[in-house]
Amino acid sequence: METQLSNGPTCNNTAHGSNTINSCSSPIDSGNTEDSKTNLIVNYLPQSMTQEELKSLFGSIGEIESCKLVRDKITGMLVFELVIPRYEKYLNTLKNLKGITLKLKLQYYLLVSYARPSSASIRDANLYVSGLPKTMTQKELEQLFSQYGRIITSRILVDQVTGMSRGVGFIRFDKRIEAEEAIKGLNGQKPPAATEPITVKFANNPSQKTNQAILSQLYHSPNRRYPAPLAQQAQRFRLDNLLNMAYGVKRFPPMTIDGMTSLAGINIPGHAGTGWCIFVYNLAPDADESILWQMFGPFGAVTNVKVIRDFNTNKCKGFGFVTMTNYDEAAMAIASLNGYRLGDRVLQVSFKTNKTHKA
DNA sequence: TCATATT
Repeated sequence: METQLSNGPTCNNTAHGSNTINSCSSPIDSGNTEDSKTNLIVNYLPQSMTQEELKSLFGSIGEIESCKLVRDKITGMLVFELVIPRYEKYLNTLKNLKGITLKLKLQYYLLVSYARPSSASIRDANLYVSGLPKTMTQKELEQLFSQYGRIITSRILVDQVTGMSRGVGFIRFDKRIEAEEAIKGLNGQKPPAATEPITVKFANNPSQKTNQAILSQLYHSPNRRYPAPLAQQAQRFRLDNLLNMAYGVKRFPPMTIDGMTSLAGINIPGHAGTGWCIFVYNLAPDADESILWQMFGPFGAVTNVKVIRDFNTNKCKGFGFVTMTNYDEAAMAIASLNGYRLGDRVLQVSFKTNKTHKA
């Protein structure tokens, strides 16, 4: 009876992995009706991803009935996105989604789960737990709380430097009422073998940020597309690092050249402030975003792709752009894909420059 | 003493 899907190669409860975003719950059975299995929720999408891009990604699985991207009303932060492939069956969908995750090849994994039917009963079911024994694993935390209901996600926060548990964590239950029962049953109680009682309370709601925090984010925003992208980026980098540690993916510095240059306003060819912009020339008229994801994804973190189309015909004008997070991965993609034969066309791939490219 | 999973 679980909605949770595994979003990583292993169910990781080791010391360095205790900060995984996931619970270790059974990955497949949603416990919902067959109908609800066409309804997916996708978490940890890149903040830069657009609805069209997501649609393009998942469109290769099956026909998408609807695709909705939800942002925090106040901060503009991408919260999650919903995709509904109409014809796909349960296992087949899962199999293909794994493939999609690999193709996308982000620094972190997308979390793709069956969406629970939306209702008031699943809201505000998130608990904050403190005073946990430092030795307690995520699995043990779940075992402690699972007697009160179905756990959607769990997490133990760890020290960024040592990787050791900070003794605090989160438990998200399926239902609000389950969370309430867990508070009643566990707040102030000592877990088995623990010397100190734990505190269990409802977690702060992210939409209830202080005005000061929001103003601070707005102030630091260099970008007009959504408020607070700089703060978001910093946040994302931290998340990336957490997840990279958790999954053993290559780790990159908290402040990359990407962040440095955008802060300093330095202009480097191909570098647009949110990543390394790559120019792809000689695409076919019917080229779409998914081909760019598929070509560049294997080289590393791709945060954005765009095919430039003619306004009237909606056909590709022969070129597009790809944004990649890390310079070395972008350089490798360019070195590998420049001159690549796509169908009957030979592609030209380079860092984007300011000059106009002509055929 | 707080990260993100609800439309």
